[in-house]
Parts: sequence; C-alpha cells; structure tokens
Amino acid sequence: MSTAIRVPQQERSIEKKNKIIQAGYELFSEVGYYGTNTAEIAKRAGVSTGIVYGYFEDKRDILLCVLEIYIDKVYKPLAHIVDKSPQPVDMRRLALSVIDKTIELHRQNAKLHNTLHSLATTDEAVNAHFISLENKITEQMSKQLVKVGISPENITEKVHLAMNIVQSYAHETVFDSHSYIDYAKMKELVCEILVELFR
Amino acid sequence: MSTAIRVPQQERSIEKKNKIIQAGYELFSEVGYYGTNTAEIAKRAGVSTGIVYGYFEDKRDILLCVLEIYIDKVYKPLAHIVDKSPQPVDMRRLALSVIDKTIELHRQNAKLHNTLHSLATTDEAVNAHFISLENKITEQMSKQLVKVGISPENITEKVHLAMNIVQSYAHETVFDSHSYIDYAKMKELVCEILVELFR
Amino acid sequence: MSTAIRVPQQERSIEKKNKIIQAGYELFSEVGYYGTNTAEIAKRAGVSTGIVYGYFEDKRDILLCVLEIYIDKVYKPLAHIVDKSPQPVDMRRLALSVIDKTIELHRQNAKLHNTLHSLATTDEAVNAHFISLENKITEQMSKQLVKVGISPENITEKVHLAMNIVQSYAHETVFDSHSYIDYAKMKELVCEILVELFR
Amino acid sequence: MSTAIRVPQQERSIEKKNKIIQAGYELFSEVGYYGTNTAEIAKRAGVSTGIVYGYFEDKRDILLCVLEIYIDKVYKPLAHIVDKSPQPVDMRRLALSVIDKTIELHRQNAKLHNTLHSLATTDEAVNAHFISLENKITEQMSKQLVKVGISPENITEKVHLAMNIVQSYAHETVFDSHSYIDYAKMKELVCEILVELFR
DNA sequence: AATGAATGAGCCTTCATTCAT
DNA sequence: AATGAATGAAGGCTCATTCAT
Repeated sequence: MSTAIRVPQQERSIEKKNKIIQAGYELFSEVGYYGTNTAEIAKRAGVSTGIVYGYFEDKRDILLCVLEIYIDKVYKPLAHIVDKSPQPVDMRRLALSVIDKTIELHRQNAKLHNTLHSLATTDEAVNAHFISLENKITEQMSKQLVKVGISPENITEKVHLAMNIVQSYAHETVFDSHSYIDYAKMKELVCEILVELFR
Repeated sequence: MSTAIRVPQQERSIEKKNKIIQAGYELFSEVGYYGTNTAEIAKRAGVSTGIVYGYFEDKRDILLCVLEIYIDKVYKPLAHIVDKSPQPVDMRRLALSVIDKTIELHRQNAKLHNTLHSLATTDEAVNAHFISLENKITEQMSKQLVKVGISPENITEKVHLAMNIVQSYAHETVFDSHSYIDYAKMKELVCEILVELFR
Repeated sequence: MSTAIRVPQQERSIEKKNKIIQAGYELFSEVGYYGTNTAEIAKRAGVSTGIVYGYFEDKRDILLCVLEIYIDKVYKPLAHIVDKSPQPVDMRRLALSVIDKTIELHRQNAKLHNTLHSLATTDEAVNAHFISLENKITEQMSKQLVKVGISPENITEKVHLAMNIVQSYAHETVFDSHSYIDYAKMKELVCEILVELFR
Repeated sequence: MSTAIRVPQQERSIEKKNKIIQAGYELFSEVGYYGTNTAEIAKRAGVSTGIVYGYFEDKRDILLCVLEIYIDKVYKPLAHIVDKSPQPVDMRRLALSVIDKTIELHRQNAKLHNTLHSLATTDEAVNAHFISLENKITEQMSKQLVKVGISPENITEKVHLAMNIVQSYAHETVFDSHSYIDYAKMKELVCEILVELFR
C-alpha cells in the first residue's frame, strides 16, 4: 500500500533528509505544526514536494525526527555543562550555568517546545518518543552528578525535578513576562532551591 | 458587514452559550484545538452549526472562552485552599493539599492545558488572555499567604515559582510517567522545596 | 407550504413594508444584491429579521419591489421634464434638461442600476418586471412628445433609442471616467444627435 | 504563507489554465458570478477543485481572466472590421457591419457582459481592468478611422459614444425585446446617427 | 403581527498525500 | 531518485429562511 520509505544510505540522500528535518525544525518553531504545510517545508529544504514522502511516511514523521534533534539541541548542552563540572562540584555555579543555558536554549526553541508538548498530548507516539529520549538524558545527568560528588539518593528524581523547575523558570522568563515579577530575584530563588535540593 | 455577536441576556441563551463552551472544552481536551471542528462542537452542544457563530466570532473565540473557564476551573480551587488555610499556616500541610489538588485538576485538564499553552505561543491574544488571568490569581494567592503569616518579601516571585514547580510536578505525574521515577519521593521533594521557599 | 404574504392594508403595515423596501434600496445601491443580507435590510428598516418574510416572499421579492421604485425614481422625473416642455418644444433645451437630469439620477443610482440589470440577465422574472415597467414610461414619453409637436413617425423607437443613448452617456460620465474623454464635448455630441433624431 | 500561483509555461499547464478560464467563462455567462461555484468550474474544466487554486488566486481572479478574454472576444472583431474598412470609408456600410457584428457578439456574451459590468460597480479592480482595456480599443479604433479619412476632431469622443450607442442597441435587440419596438427601424435610426456623427 | 434565535445547506479555500513523467 | 502538478476530502464560516414564543 504505502511506498517503502527509503533509508538513505548515500551521502547526498542523507544530506537531503537532514535538510528537510532542518526546514521542519525551523518552520515548526516559527509558526507551529499546524501553521506549517509540507509544501513549505519542501520549499525551504530546497526539494520537491513529492520527495518528502520518499524520506518520511507523513508530516508527523517529520515531526518525530524534529523532536529527536530538538532533544539533542536542548539537552545536550546541558549535559555538557554538567559533564564538564569539576569535582567537587560548586553547585551554585553549576545551577547558574544550567539556568542561563536553559534560558538561552528556550529563547531559541520555546515555540517548538510548546508545539511538541502539545502534540505529545494528542499523539501517543510523539509522547513515547519524547519520554524515551528524555529518559536518556536524565539518566546521563544523574550519573554525572553522582560522579562529581552528589549523593546518589533519589538522584533521578532530583534531576528530573530540577530540570522541570529550571525549565518552568526559563519559560516564565522568555515567554510570560509578567510585569510584576522580578525575574532576577526569581532566578536567585531557583538557584537556592537547586543548591538545597542537591545538598 | 460582519454579523453582530449576540450577547445573550436571557437564561436560555446563556445556557446555550455555555453548552457550546462546554462542548468546546471537552473536545479541545480530547483531541486538541486542531483536531476539533466547529460542526463537532455544535453537535456535541446540541445546536446547529450556524448558531455557534451567533454566540462566537469564530472558532478561536470559543477557545478564548474555554480558556477563561479553564483558568477558573484550575486556579480557583487552589486559591480556595490557600484562602481557607488557618493562621498560622502549616506550610507542609498546605503544600501537600495544593499538590494533591493540582494533580487532580491536572488529571482532568492536562490535555487542554497543553493545547492552550501551545496556542499561546502562536496567538498573541490567547497569550495575553492567559497571562492576565494568571496574574490575578497570583496576586490573590500572594495576598492571602501574607495574611496568614508568610513573609511578604518577594512573595509574588515565590508564589509564581511555587505554582510553576507544583504544576511541573503534576504534569510529570499525570503525563510523562517515566518508569524509573519514584513519584511519591518526588512529591516529598517538592513539598520540602515549598516549605523551604516560604520559610 | 409558504405562509401567505400579508398584503398590508393598515397604515402601520404599509409604512413598515415601505421601510423595508427603502432599506433594500439603499443597501442594494451601496453594496449590491449579493453584498446585502436580509438581516442587514431588517436592521436598517428597524424591523426584525423574521417579519421581512411576513411582507415579502423572499429576498428576491424585495428586489422586485426595489426595482419598481427604482423605475419610478429614475424615469418619472424624466417624464416630468418631457411633460412640462412647452409647445412647440425646444428640442435642444429639452435634450439638455433630460441629459442633466439623467446624470444626476445616475449619480445616485448607478450601482443599483447595474445590480438590477445584471440580475435581469439571470432572473427571468426580474427581467420581465424591468421590461414591462420600462414599456410604460416609453409609451408615456412618446405620447407627450407627439403632443408637443414631434412627428409620430417611429416615435417609440426614437424615444427608446434616445433614452438608451442618454443613459449610456450618463453612465460614462458618472462611472467610467476615461481620462482621455472630453465629457463636455461628448455631451454636446449627444445633444446634437437627439436634436437630429427628433427633427 | 499563501501558496504561490503557478505561472504555467508548459503547454499542458497553459491548456489546463485555459480550460478553467473557459469553464468560468461559460458558467459566469450562464448563471452569473454568484450563481457559479468553484467546484462547478473545476468540474466543467475537467480538473479537481484544488488545482483551480494552483492556477488562480481565488474565484475573483478567474473572473479577471475571464474579463480579459471577454474583452478580446467582443472588441477585437470590431476593431478588425474597422481596420479592414477601405479608404475612403463608406460609413453607412461600416456602421451596418459594426452593428451586425455587435449584435452577434452580444447574443453570445450579453449575460456575461452584464455580470461583468455589475461586478465592476462593486469591485474596483474589476472596474480598473475593464476601463483600461476599453481604453486601448477606443484608441485603436480612433486611429484607424482617422487613417481612413474621418476627421480627427473629437474622434475619441465620437468613437466612444458610437460604441455605446451600438451596444445599447445591441442589448435592446438581444435582450429586452420590447414587443412594440420595430428593431429593424431602430437599426436604421442607429445607422443614420452614426453616419451623421462621423460626417 | 412581531421577534430574533435557530437551522443547515452550501461555499470558498487549504493541504496532506499521490501520481504521471 | 526526483519533480511538481493534481487530487479531493475536510474545514471554517455565511446567510436565506423558518419557528418557537
């Protein structure tokens, strides 16, 4: 029924597939999933409409790939920061680095983040994808933190919680901009919470 | 040129408008904004397609109304809990109540929550609506907390942050279900954070 | 099947019917038949949507009535001018009067004129209505012209033709505004043609 | 955001675009602009609904194209007649040719003519299109008449007026069919007027 | 007679996906 | 592998007309 999806092995093909993903990434970020159509993706990727369906099963399939690189783009730098932290770790300094990096990343990706999360609600596969990739990064961060001297007790819970908190804060800062909030002060509070959490 | 929107004053009309909002609420929750069409909304509300546009400017207008009652449904009970808390407040107990209530609410509304947040990214009006209503509740909670003996220092920042943290946690619990996470333990951590935050 | 259309005999009713026609007249003139909806007509007439269908069979029926008063509004003043012309008639003077009056009328009614003519193409009943009412006025003008000394030979043909010419000219002046045309000169030409025609 | 309109260069595409225009031409002629829907146009053109929007921006855009070929179809043959007239011109013979051709053309296109004119009232772009194309033809005719010996004095005014008169007459003949009019006689009158006009 | 809320068919347009080349 | 024209189902919205009150 459905034409088999090519798994591109040749360089040119892989390059083309990546271009499509990149185009999807940009467009989903800019105008959301429903604000983007496949023709637009193809155009921005510099390929024909039809060939998109040579590399992807459907539009949603592109989203799944975008999700993968999104996770990479957002979590890898954070993991990197944690990986590089000296032993014994200066948690306050680390917390600040993570917060700042998260804000920066969020500033670039917040729209996509929301789009992705919203679709996760509707689409079980997207959700699963999201979760499994999230898991990996949590695990890795946890390991690294333990390595640099943090107590292994409930470490995954702590990491996950910490990440959520930082992300909430970043979202606040980048997006909601409640005028009455002193975001510098709030950042200080977040920092203290994290320090306390991993004490 | 544009047909005027009825502002229903008669009981019957208000009832009907609410039915439409309720139908929108349910459908947006179940299948998201883009997964819902106006005919479906009308059908579930037990009205004709046309009359929907007698009460609402367009589909998005329904969303705005759904957003309003969503905010009510989600935040009011929380404000209520805070309002009822005795003086001097037992913060641990209060935190637990809020967390539990938030989880309950999230269990009912999480899909809509995501849909709404995602649209806020795309639609400035939705965003504004969201923010302004969020403001109100933050302010109210802050006042109440001060009244029951919490230090007024950076209280809005703290309340906002606290709400974000609780919501993140609730979302985790209801949705992501990372198998390796001990959510009971995580809850304990959240609780401690909140107690510490408002000490 | 269809509810009987009231033939309003009471003053109030007649007044109301006329208001509806007047509203239709204005709106059809302003935005055309398809740019007008019945709710708008009712609103401008100061009546309810429903009652419109108490006085008229449908939207088209309103148009038919509008057509009637349009014919009156446009042709009566012209007939009047002809009726008042002294014996023996000064054709040049008469022609000028008719031209000027037609322009004036056209300036007020040209949009409606077009709307009406266009519908006549599509709608046989409108066409018939149009024609029969046109006939009356032609006949009357012809009689009058003969009375004031014009040769009865082919008088209806001449009157009809004359009216068409004048109308074309009026339309040109009011509407098309071709920049390279000297409309004063053109008017002079029309005038000469008419004088010659009825010599 | 908006899908780009294909400018068809390949034969097949041009052919298809023309088929759509032709379908529009026919349907607008038969049942008017508002009596036609795009699905119908597509069907008659033998294409899918969607592809119509690959060639045209919207329904109105089709109308604009129809307008263009309408102008061609109606005015070109007339220009042709004038172009071919010998020098010195036999105005009576020329007038008769033009009248007869106009009637013939009108018989085929009168409905569309009305539809078009009516829309010109409502739609500024249609109006502009109409006027500019009208201009061209008037200019051309005027030049040609001067070339074959007609006095250049007020020639554009005369040509324009003449065309209007002939069109009025043609419309009368084809459409209104007032029973009491002797159209043969009327034609004679028109002919005389034209001869006189260009003497 | 009158109201105006309600109906629902129908329209224009978009877009994910397919297909001829 | 690639193109991009073509498909057609689906959606948001309007509006002439009806109906309960």
